[in-house]
Amino acid sequence: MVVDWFAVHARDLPWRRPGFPAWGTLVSEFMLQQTPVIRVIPRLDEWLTRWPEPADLAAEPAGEAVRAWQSLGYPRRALNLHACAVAITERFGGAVPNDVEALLSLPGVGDYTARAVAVFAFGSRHPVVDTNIRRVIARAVDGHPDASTPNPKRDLPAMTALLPADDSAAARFNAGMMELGALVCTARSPKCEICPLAHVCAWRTAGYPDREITRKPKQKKYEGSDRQARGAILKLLRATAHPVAGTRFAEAVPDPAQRGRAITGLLTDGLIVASADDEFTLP
DNA sequence: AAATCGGGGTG
DNA sequence: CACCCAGATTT
Repeated sequence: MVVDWFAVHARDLPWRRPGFPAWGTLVSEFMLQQTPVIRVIPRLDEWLTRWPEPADLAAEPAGEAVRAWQSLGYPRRALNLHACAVAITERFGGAVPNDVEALLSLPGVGDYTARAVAVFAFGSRHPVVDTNIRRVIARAVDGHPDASTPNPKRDLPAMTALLPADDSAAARFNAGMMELGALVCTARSPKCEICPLAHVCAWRTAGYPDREITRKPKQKKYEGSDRQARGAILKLLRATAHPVAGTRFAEAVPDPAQRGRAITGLLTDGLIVASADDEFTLP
C-alpha cells in the first residue's frame, strides 16, 4: 500500500530523475545528512555541474569543496565527500562502488548512506532506515511516537520483514516509506487523516498514546558561543581565496580564548590549515 | 549511550 | 525559542 501511495504522491526530486548518475546520488545523500531536501536541491545542481564525475572533484583542493558547500552545515561532510572522490578515483577506477561493503569503506559513509546508495543508485534489495522511516516504524509498527533514542539498527528487522521480494518494488518501498515520513507521518502534527497506513497504524489503534512527548532536556556541555566562533572563522576563510592572518579573526571572534579554541578545533578537524606567519587558509 | 558537529526554517 | 532535518564519528 505504501508503494501504491508513493506512485501517486512522490515528489519530483532531482535524484529520482531517470538516468540520474550514481555519483549524483552519493553527493545528494551526503548533503541530505541532517539537511532538509529543499535546501539541498540548488546546491546539488551546482556541484554536479561543476564536478560531473568523482575524478573532477578529486582533482581540486579539498578547500574548494568546503567553499562550494556554502551554508549547508556540518562542513566536515564536504571534506569527507572530497575524500570520497579521491578514494573512488584511486581505489574504484572512478566509478561509485555498488555494494554496501565497499561503500562503507568510504569516509563519511555510514550505515544509512551505504544502503541508500546501493538501493537508489543501483537498485539493490536492502532495507534502508533513516529518520523518517524510524518514525514511521515506531508509530505504525511499535505503536508509540518516536521518543526513543535514535538507533537505526533497531528498526532493521521490521523493515526487512516488510520489504517486498522484488528488487524494484523494494527500492520503491524504501523511498515510499521515507516520503511518507517526510510528507504525512511528520515529526509534529502528522496528517493521519490522509495516511495510507491509518487503518493499520498501531499508534492510531492504541489511541495515540504519549502524543505529548516530554523529552529530556538536551544538556549541552559545550558553550554555544564556541560553536558560533567556529562558524564565524570558517565563513571568513570561505570568502577569501588567499591565506588570512590570524589577527583578522579578532573581528569575527573578539574573545581570545574562544578564538583559540575555535582555531585549534578547526585545525584538528582539518577544516583549515596553517601556513607561515600565523596565516590560515582552507586546505 | 551520549556528545559533537551547522545553519536555516518552522510551530 | 525549542525543535527538526534522507547521519557519521568519537568517546
